[in-house]
Amino acid sequence: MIAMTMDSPLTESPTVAPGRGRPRDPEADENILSAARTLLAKNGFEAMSFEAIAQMTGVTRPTIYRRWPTKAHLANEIANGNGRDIPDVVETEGLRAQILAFLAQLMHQYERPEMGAANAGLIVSYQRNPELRDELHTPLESKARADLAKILRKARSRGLIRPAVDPDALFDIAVGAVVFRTMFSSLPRSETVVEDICDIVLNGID
Amino acid sequence: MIAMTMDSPLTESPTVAPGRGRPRDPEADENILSAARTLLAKNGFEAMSFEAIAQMTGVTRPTIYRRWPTKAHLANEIANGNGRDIPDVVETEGLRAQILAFLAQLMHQYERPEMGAANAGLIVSYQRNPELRDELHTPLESKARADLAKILRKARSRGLIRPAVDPDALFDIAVGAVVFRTMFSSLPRSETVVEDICDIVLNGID
Amino acid sequence: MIAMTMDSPLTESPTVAPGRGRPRDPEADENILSAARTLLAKNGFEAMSFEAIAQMTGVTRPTIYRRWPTKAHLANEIANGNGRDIPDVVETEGLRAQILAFLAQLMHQYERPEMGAANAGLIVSYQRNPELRDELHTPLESKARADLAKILRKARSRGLIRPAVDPDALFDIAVGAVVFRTMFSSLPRSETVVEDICDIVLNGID
Amino acid sequence: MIAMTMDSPLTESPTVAPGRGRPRDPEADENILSAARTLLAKNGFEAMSFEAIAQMTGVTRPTIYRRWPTKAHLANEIANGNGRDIPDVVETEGLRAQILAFLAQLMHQYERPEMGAANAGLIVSYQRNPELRDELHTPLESKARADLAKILRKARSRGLIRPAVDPDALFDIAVGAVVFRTMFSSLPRSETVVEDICDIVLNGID
DNA sequence: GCCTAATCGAGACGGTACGTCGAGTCTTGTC
DNA sequence: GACAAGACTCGACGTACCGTCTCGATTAGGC
Repeated sequence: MIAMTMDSPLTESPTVAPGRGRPRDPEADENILSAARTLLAKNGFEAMSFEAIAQMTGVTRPTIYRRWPTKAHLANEIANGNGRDIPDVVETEGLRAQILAFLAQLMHQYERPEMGAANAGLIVSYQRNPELRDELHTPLESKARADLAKILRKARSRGLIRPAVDPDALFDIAVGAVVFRTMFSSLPRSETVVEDICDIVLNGID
Repeated sequence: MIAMTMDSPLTESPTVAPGRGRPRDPEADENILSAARTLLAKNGFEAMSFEAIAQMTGVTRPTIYRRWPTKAHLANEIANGNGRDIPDVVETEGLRAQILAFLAQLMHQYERPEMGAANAGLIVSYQRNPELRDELHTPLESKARADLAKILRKARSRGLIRPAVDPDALFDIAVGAVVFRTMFSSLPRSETVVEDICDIVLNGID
Repeated sequence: MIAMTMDSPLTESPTVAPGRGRPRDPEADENILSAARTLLAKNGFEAMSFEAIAQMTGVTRPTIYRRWPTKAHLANEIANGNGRDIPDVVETEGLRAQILAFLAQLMHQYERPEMGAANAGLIVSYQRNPELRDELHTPLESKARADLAKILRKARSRGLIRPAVDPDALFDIAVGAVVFRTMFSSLPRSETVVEDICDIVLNGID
Repeated sequence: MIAMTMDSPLTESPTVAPGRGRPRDPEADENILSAARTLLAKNGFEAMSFEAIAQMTGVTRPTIYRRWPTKAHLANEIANGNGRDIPDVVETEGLRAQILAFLAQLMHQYERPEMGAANAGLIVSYQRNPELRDELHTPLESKARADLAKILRKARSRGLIRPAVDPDALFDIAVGAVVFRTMFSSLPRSETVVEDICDIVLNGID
């Protein structure tokens, strides 16, 4: 989640040593992911059962388990598997434009209903199985926080932001606002959310 | 969730017409809630099965269903059933103190592990069953947003805050930051989170 | 079941000492029996749940239990509670006419679908709860067998039947044939069943 | 039920297409049937719950449902699943010997307590679910009645029995007597029941 | 005209079982 | 090896009855 710059090579989702036996059907991967996305978007994490995916795709359950050992792994693939197509925030000109771009990119990601569904399910899964958090979530979050901290250091050195600003707090605010609005809130996404949030983040309320 | 002032009398959770019929065992209510809280806190929403609660309390499953027709209803009771013990933000002196109090109160609520577990489960449940959101969540959120808007109007009229500040955006930021940090993030709650967030909210980063 | 002459006074189904408290609603008795008969006839013993009866009659379950402590008792009431309206076989003239009347009367009773339903349920109940058999069934069967034995003794003394005929075997044959045909068999009741059976009973197949 | 000659190959109870998929555990079949028989014999149809069978065998309920979709199907397997070990009545010499053998074979089957329990439960199930009767019972009964009719035709052509004898009535009498005596009656099976019944069937009472 | 007692409705309670679904895993035979 | 097929255990789901209970409100005697 919350991937920012995303220039890491990203392991091909269900990595396999290309060894001896019959090779995996590459179509299956995409079919499974597609079905999972559909189910997530339609009725959320609980509806994305391996059983349902299997029936939708004509694939059997073991075929799915061979690729993703857990619903959480599959959900994680959908939530954080791609990345890439995101504009590199760092290159954007101007502080406000950077923040806006960052928020917009986040909002763009989290607006997809399967994103919220996958992430809500992931949180539940992490509670049940804390080591999953360490495996799937923590590295991504750490990297994203570090990326933001780096950007902020640079901005601070240029005098663009107040030195007191805590990078983690900013991260919580920015990501939290978007995540909360898209996943939790009943309020529809207004046209100006991103700008409104950006305004407060930049100028405060005072 | 996100209850702010909380001066309504709050219906006794599983409301029943009194008089007719054998009265419900009031101990059962508390035992069930207590077991549910324990399970939520320990292993999250999935672990809070009616089955497990029944075994822990010695109560049978139908007895639980009689009170809460759904895991979501029970989780909602735990997340939002109480309220009350929360200081009325409006009375606090000074803008910064008000914001701080608001955030601290939120943080206090969401720090309880059963709170995050319940809310994550609720989000998943809402995805599966959208009408649950309307029943359980939307009214509370509307009220909380309205409460905040009222406070902001007053503050604005006193010139304490910039007129441009969007109440909903502020709500997303404040609640989102806390919710994100407690439910989603792997980062532990630092001593100064609340202050750090408050600082940005008040002064912006610029 | 299998009641033959039926001149015993038959206890009023749910006998109560007419003592102090509020008297039982006499309408309830009939409503319950009527509902039970309907359910039995329609979907058999399993469908005759106290719950369903209660809903049909507007009576509560405890009200039924006050009168019949068990489904078996209620079913027994329906199967064997009335009696009476049956012509006394003994008075009929001629051996063949007597046998015919006996079989016809049995057939008449067992043709009612609630009869078969009640009796099938009773058998199952007796298996679960053998003492119920002693309480509800055995006395009636003993009396019926004794009645038949008496008739046979008389007939034998008049030289109407062969001395070797075993009364119990005759009972098994006559009652069994009717019970089997009505309760167990898929074959519809033909016009001449009773005559056909009677013919074999009288003359044998040889 | 009431199977007579039984020379059909008898499908392996829970027929499955062989080959594909993990094969069923053949031990499970036998364990389930054995447990079911025990429960039936001990406390009748109601005691033969899938739950109890599951606990006795260590198998889970779905495993039983996979084989027998209904208590009725399982009971039917126990009542009518085997067959075979029954002497072919047709080959027996002499009319009386044939009838005796037929009755004795029936009595032998129905004496097993699980037989009565299964059949009583089946009757109740058929009432609840009439199409079950068509599926499980009617074919067997039709065949048995046809078999008997054939035997009678042959015997009649040899002048062994009176032409007037109705095959269905004889079937009702013979099977009914045995079924009634074993399932319904409180009278214990006497040494001579079969002979006594046979005597009446052959010679009548007159 | 109270007292006592049984009934009534309502509805909860501990049980037991139902039939189903999903999670992961395992076992075949085929590709 | 992967794959389709389909079994397996385990755990939970939500529902239905069972027979019993606790209430408050009737509705009768008996004193």
